[in-house]
Amino acid sequence: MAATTMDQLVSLCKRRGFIFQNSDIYGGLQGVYDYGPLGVELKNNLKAAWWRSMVYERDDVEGLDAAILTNKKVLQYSGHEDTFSDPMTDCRKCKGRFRADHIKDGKCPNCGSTDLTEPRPFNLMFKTSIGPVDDGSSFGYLRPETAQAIFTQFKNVVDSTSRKLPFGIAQIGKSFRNEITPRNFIFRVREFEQAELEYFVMPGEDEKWHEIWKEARIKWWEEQGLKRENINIYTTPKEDLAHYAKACYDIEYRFPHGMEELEGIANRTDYDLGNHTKAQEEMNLTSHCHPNPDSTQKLCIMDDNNKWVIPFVIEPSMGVDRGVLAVMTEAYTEEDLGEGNSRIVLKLKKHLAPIKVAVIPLKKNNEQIMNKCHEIKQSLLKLGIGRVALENTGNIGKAYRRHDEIGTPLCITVDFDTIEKEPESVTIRDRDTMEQTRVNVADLKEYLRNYFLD
RNA sequence: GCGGGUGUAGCUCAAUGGUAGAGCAGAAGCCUUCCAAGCUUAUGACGGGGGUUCGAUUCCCCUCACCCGCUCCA
Repeated sequence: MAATTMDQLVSLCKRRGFIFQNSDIYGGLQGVYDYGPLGVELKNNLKAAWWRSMVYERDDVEGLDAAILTNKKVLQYSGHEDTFSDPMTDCRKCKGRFRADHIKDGKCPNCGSTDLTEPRPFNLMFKTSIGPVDDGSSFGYLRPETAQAIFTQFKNVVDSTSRKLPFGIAQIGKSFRNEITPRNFIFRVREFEQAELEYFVMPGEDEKWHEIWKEARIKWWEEQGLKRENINIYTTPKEDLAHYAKACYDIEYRFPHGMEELEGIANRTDYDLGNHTKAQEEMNLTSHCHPNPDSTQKLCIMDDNNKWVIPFVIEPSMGVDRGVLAVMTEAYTEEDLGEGNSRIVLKLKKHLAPIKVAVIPLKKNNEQIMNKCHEIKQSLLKLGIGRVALENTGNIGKAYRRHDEIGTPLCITVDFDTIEKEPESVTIRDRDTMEQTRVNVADLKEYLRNYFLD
């Protein structure tokens, strides 16, 4: 049984050090969270899995790590300044909220009431002054999506890597949005991390690639442990599409608070490169782009017939924090062991587990056993499988439960046989089955190599 | 931002207009102890600010944060 309530997850996250409220000691900061000792491992593991799948395992994708601070012209020509800052009006009667330009004749579009608030500006982008003098003369934005830098650096990447279509540029990084209502733990937050691929294709091949990426991404999420039955593909209706998109699939997941978006896979057409390129009139743009007198580069690529084209873009874009929430939701399990005995197990895929192996002394006040634990831990670290922890609580049963709860796949226990009998051996206990096998210390590295790096 | 709800130790909860009690977790120690709820010891809280009051954790106001609905999106 997966986690049923967000409260269970929030409690576990705080108790065990996965996720904390930011600025906690001063009352917090709305919609901002920090990742604790185990959370940072889990999140890094999820990002590494994405990077491996998107960059290392492909021959047609390059990586990028762009800055968060962004020249305002980028967000001006991308269309974000227009669409991310709408004056909004509230209806006092029916409590609805509407864009001010959707109000006709001073009447509420929903109930017809004229009891409306004055329009108030809603800027979803974070502005910040750049340079030490804060007089408003020089400001930039914190990027609202990682995608824009991929478009603005498109030509630099093409020129430095000799790519031809189709190919992609991948990026993982922080983005910022002044969400009206941050809610549902780390699901909707103001500072969040995205993992985005912009995959550039020949115009006309975009719809085919849109389907291919949809299937590839579903498969990847299943590899992260999500059950297919908890995943839903939502096709965004035309009228709800973002300003840049021609079509969009949402990969939705059954979160504790409902079936909601985990990743968007959009067909962004030639909208972005079209808006950011110079010499737009030469480009045969299909999108309705705004005139751009400021850009200094043609954002196009040579096709097989030696003609310059602006590619279409397919964009699989996942929320990393949402991914963490999804894999934790899926992994959270309460097992009844009988006789009023139960345990919480985080059945994470082993490549995601924050701690890979816990080395546990059967008795912590025995010096020989403790020395052996240290020795084994140091030796296992050299495998490069991730974090290996020395567990130092006295009671062996409690140590197992604790590592069940944080998802440690294997526990190695050093007991009296280890130090008294030849050949030297330890027990390895499996998180999910709770079964133990005895393994010679000499074979330990090979055993774990096979288990984690197969 | 609007409407509704919540806020007591790290977690889960209790009591009270006279400044708070427990279980678990955590720390130190004990026990040849392989699947939590053995033993000993020390430690730990009324989200923040203001008001009413002789006195407020308790009543009132403001604020902050979280949860539910509207809304928004990765």
